[in-house]
Amino acid sequence: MAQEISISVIKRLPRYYRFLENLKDNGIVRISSKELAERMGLTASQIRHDFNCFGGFGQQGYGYNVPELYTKIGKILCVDAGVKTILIGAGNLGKAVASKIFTRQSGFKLVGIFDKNEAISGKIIQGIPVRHTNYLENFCIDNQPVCAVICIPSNDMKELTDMLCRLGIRSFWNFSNFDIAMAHPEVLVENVHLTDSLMTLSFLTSSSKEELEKISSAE
Amino acid sequence: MAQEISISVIKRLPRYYRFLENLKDNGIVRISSKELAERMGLTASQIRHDFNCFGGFGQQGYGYNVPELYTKIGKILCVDAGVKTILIGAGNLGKAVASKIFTRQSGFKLVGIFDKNEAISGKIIQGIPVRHTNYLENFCIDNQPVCAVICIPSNDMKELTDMLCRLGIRSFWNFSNFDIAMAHPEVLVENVHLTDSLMTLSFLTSSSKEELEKISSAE
DNA sequence: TAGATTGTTAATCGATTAACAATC
DNA sequence: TAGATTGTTAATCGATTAACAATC
Repeated sequence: MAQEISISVIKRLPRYYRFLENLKDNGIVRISSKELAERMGLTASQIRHDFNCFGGFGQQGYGYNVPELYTKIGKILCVDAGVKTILIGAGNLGKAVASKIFTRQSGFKLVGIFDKNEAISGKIIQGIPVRHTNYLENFCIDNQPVCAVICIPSNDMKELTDMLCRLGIRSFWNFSNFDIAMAHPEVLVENVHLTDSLMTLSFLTSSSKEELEKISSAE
Repeated sequence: MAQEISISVIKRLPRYYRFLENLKDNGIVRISSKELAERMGLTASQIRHDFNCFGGFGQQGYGYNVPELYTKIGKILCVDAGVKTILIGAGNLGKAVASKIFTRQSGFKLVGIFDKNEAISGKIIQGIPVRHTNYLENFCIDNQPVCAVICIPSNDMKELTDMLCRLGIRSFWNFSNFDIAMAHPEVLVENVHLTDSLMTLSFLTSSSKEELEKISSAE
């Protein structure tokens, strides 16, 4: 009987997917939860528990078939969905992020790029021309994108996300510090807070060893 | 009596810091855990519990003094440490990340940028010239950086991180998929796995509503 | 003083780990 | 069949929430 799926399990799936892709590419066809656990720094128990949320992927006495498991997790993650996606902000971060979306089997398909800087209008990124933000509304009406990637600062984000939600955007990959999920509880949001990540590292790097030991013991 | 500090508390600190900065900038000098909880989408209980890990920041019957709390959390996060930091990889991602490190009070100070692409050697990013990777070893011997930011693909990362660890690097901000923490258990690593984040969003965006309901109920 | 709100402990909830029967 | 390893339940552990005494 399959277990309940929790958000913590889902957050581990992409990492499983990467490791399995690597094993597959190295011609490994079979792996036990024990060996995968060693490679990934997890417990065998957790791996079996995680995979079991989605139904029996393994075989008793044998283990898991790597290519099969890889394909199944890919299906769960909907890597072939090709969700129509727009990118707002074509600075360095936007360009870097565009290449991630463009990656084969990311689950998304980049269909439009927008920036308020007129100087870069018409420039081509990942095969897509940069449009001025003025054209955003009409573009959405015409093309009905489902996902928006936010690579601009937080100023005036409320207006922008209000508009995008009104135009049918249902999910956000948010690199700004604006809290889209609080402003729009009805949409799906995945945040990448670079400054938060950096400050966490600052704490870890600059705290005294004694302080860190207190933490690692609880980790 | 102060509570134990856990990694989950620490991961919340930068967000508290951002919210408090915003409150401070808007001239708000006093806030209760209840009101802060409403603004941040947390429980008042959790906020009091979190702050109490680091000692009493508030006053019964009054609440918390915003500028004071902001300063104290900044101290805990060591935002003024100015840890000497090098950046490996000066592509779009590297450039975007350099600007984050350059931000006032990130806790870090960018002292060197390296890239294996000779064509961009000498280019200036955030006031720092890009050097060819060949100079990395000598630069570290001369300048003793403590933190390295990895903005290159995973290929041959083992060799690179071996060298950096040997040269005294003690913490990594890792944007590659190479698992530094598994290869070097002695160093501190903060990972930003953009592809993992994107695939999590793919799951959330493309899964059926029924599936998501099962999850949100457990969230 | 009375009201408000913290600090702190206890209760609850959920996630991870351990154990083992099922079965390949 | 015997050995290996999963699927699954129970036990443990940790994090969050609730409650309330302390106190400003």
